[in-house]
Amino acid sequence: MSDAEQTRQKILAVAADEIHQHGFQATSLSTILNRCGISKGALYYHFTNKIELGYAVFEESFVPMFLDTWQPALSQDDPIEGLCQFFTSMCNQMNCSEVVCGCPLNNLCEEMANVDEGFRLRILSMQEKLNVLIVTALTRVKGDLRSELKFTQVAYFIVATFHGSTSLSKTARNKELFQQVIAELCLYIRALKK
Amino acid sequence: MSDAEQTRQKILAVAADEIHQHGFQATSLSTILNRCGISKGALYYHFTNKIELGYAVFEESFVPMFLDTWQPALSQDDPIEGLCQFFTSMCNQMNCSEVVCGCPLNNLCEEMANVDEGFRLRILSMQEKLNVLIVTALTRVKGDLRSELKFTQVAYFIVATFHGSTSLSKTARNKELFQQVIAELCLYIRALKK
DNA sequence: CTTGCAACATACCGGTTGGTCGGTTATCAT
DNA sequence: ATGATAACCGACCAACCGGTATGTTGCAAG
Repeated sequence: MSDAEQTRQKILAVAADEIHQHGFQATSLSTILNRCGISKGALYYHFTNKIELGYAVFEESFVPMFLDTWQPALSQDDPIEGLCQFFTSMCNQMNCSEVVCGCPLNNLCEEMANVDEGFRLRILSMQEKLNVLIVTALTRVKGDLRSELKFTQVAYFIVATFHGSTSLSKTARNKELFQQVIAELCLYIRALKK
Repeated sequence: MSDAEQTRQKILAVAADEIHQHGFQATSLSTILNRCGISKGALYYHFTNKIELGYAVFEESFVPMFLDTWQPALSQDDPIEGLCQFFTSMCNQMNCSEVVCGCPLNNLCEEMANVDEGFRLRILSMQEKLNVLIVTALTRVKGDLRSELKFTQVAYFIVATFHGSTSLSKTARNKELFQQVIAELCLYIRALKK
């Protein structure tokens, strides 16, 4: 990797962390510069402005990370158990800062969806992609599932509950609430089977 | 109501609207002043600083509004049906701006829980209050409900899903997603009965 | 050897932010 | 009439923001 590409990646990594911690609008460019040990000229050489940096973080950092965490769970032979294990292991692995900072996708959705159209469309695309992923997995084993289910609706329900649980646990500053909601969510998911 | 109290209330109302629309941090005092037609001196006569104004908005505007919307649904003879009707009617009444702006409590939770301790504790208190409300309602009709349910867990699950649905619908900018998640939530709630 | 460009650094800019402070006005008790 | 106080005005401030313009450096091609 060239030196230039290396600094670009470092900017992206630091920016992703700052955005995850403080949100996009509250993220200061000067903070990013300090943490990277670079100058403002370097940043504006690689990115045209703050919002384009935000888009890059979303597409090159958040989206891949998001897909990489959901994909394996849904690709298992039994996606129902895959999802439940995914949620449960997330509960266990989660450290304090992750509890407090929440899901990057949900955070940006809350903060930026009605502020910037570029962000909104990117988030929308990601949400739809995730929904398709879940629906596909459910369809694959639809023989095992209750017949009256609307898969799209179920998929959005699961994502909504997951995001809501991260929101709740932000206030409590511990996993307890998150674990409770996830436990109930697993009950719901397993009850999708006949 | 005295003149002074009137301006105080006007500040609170405008601030509540601005915070609901743009979040606390992105809310500008000068915007509030312009909309109220008052000077900065007036605002700082009634509130010591921005964050205290935020606390006042939360306690005097958001909390009562929140309780007034959930309370009636849970006080009905059948809280299960009360909740479902509450959610469904909320779907129907919701206008576009409400879809886009989301739930004030959830918004502040997402934005301020890990930024300011004062906000965090107030939000936490509100969440616990709402949880108690739901648990109490469920306990009142526990004879009609499945015996293995953990009421606290169920209550947090319902709130989490509700908040998650408002988050999802922000991106879509329409009610459709919200309605789907709420429809599935009602199915879940009704399935709490024996 | 030098020309040119990629890859930065640095000083600076206009605008906005939350917050302060001295002054003004209206009301009311004495 | 006068002093006090509540209620408010508006000029001002330092800090910070995102963004720009100009300058510098190192390397690579000709």
